[in-house]
Amino acid sequence: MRIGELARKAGTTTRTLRYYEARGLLPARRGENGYRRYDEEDLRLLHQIRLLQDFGFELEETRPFVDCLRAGHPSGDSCPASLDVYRRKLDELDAVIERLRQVREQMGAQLARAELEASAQQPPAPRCELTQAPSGRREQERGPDDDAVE
Amino acid sequence: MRIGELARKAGTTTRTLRYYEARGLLPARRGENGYRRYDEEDLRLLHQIRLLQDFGFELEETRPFVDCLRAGHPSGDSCPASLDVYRRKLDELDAVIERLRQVREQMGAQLARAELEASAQQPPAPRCELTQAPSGRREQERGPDDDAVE
DNA sequence: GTAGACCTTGACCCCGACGTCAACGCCAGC
DNA sequence: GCTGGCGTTGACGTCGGGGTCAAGGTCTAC
Ligand SMILES: [Zn+2]
Ligand SMILES: [Zn+2]
Ligand SMILES: [Zn+2]
Ligand SMILES: [Zn+2]
Repeated sequence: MRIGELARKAGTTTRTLRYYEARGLLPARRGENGYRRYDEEDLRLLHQIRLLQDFGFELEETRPFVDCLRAGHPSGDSCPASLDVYRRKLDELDAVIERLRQVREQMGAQLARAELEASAQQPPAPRCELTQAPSGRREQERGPDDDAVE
Repeated sequence: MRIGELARKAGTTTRTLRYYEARGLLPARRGENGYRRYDEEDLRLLHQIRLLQDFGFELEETRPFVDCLRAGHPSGDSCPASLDVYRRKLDELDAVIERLRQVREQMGAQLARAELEASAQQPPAPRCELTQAPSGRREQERGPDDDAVE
């Protein structure tokens, strides 16, 4: 099949397929007229790539899976190289999720506090002193030109 | 103080401060020689920006907080506009976290299955048929040129 | 033969938050 | 007066994953 058909079957664009080819990820054979030719295996490889992309893999990280499939192995993750990528991505993912979870927690607390202060006219609870308006000047050392404010 | 000192105090770079100024987020007064001049309030504003940036806010999303502080309000999130941003970011965050959680789950399952198949020489369990090597050809309709493979 | 649906390469554009020069001005100390 | 460390503006590069022309070649149907 040609590039447009493959793109349609895989739910992507021709530009994307040319991009993958330029990156050496999904090279295409050529017909007499110079048109790219693909077969069903390419569709399979492409499908693997898109799946991992949807998982948040970078393009380069899909390469072991594609190579594995191209080697004729039963599935893209049959090779240790693919499993290594899995494990690395899982660690990354855990780290990111944990980080976001903590951020979410902090932000939720900030919002709750701010809403409370907004409803009642209470004085702001103590937080990082630098994100508040100045009340009593008790800042760190200052440069020699700080009082030269226009 | 001058740009370098502010950058050092805030743990960022002069390039970043010029960028913020170009975006209208942290404009600077100028001395006679054309040098940018900052005071302690700028440090506070900058601190608010960096804090939110660390939370994953885009630069534009920090603007309500900065405006709020600049208006003399007790904290950057004293204004409803800031609270709206909080709420929007929380929703985004929840969505992202949930998505990542699901991806993590799927990937973990894939890894477990692949490891199992690697240890024992079992046939691959059924998954999306397109990410596996072909066994019995039973694909969908094909274009008129699929058999013309070189 | 000609429209128009496909294909080709090449080139530039996009996003965000800066990094990295280049070429120059200002100011301190010696 | 000269070096070195600051500052200035401007312009271009980065990263990933493509989008969007533009100018032309190919093939099929009418
Ligand atoms: Zn393999
Ligand atoms: Zn702080
Ligand atoms: Zn306010
Ligand atoms: Zn599938």
